[in-house]
Amino acid sequence: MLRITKLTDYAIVVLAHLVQTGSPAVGVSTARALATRSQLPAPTVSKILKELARAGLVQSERGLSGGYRLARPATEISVADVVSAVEGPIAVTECSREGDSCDHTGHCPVESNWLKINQAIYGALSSITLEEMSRPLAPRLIQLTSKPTTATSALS
Amino acid sequence: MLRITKLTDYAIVVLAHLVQTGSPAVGVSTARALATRSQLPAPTVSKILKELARAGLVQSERGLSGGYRLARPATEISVADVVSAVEGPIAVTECSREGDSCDHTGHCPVESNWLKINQAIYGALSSITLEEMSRPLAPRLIQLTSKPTTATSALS
DNA sequence: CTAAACAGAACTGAATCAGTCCCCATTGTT
DNA sequence: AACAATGGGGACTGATTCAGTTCTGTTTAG
Repeated sequence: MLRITKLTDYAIVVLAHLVQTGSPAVGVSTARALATRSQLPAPTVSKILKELARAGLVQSERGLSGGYRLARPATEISVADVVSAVEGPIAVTECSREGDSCDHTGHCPVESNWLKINQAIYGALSSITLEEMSRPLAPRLIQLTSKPTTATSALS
Repeated sequence: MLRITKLTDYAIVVLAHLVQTGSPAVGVSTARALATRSQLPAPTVSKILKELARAGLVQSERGLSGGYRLARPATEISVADVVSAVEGPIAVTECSREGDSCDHTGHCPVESNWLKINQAIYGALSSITLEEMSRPLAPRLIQLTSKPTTATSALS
């Protein structure tokens, strides 16, 4: 289905809640509080926050009265960042990775083209910030269309 | 990893070979021939072609001297079409589907925003045709990265 | 009638996902 | 100094999905 994992989904939700609570970088929110607010199981939220912290998207305070805060303003965190943090580098196929080599290297007709797709998707995910995701309603509801016919004309 | 399945990957490869063999809509290629050319296991290629046929991307001739041909010109088949055919509708999250409803409908802060992401990705995949994928080398190596194709305009 | 091809479904081992649990380190409070 | 609440880092497990094979039809040229 070309889908992201639930964990990534949750990560976005949790981060969105984090945006709404502690605005810039002052107070921290505990994992438990975020779990309650987002109505997700506490251990899972905890796990996600750990991964986000390791990836540098959130900062953590340990000890009593500890918690998490965003490491950067919400406008500077993209969905691509979150996906990468939770799922690893964005690579639509095996071939899309840097040091790859499948058995077909050399005679595979699509070899170099997956990169294009990968970049297109990465670009799409990079263009959407956490701040946008946190807005309760999309400003105007997109008319992205289904227009596969954009590029590619002079050929047959 | 936000990745497509191997089957989809194979589907693109097989279709690319199909583009290169029978040009417009004349001769058919057998599943076995395509498997040989693409160096993929024959039963798997067969399975993929069946699914592509069911989705209407290729046409099949049955009986002896049967085979497959593209149902449309390669310029009119997008990568999004192939992904949809093999993996089902493109839905990055459960929430991205039409008649959805997760437990959080109503108080989920990102509820309406996944749609935006989904459309951005769909747009990216729709903008790349099978014809492009079949070209041995990408003409100019893309600077697609900062240009997410379609969606996402009015933002921060 | 037969051989070669597609059609459709069922089946299975392997991999990944989702979620939990446990034990350790840190730190404010008592 | 002891305690309790918090994050940190794994390990573990059931469920799901993937990838690939196999089997049994159906069609059709020779």
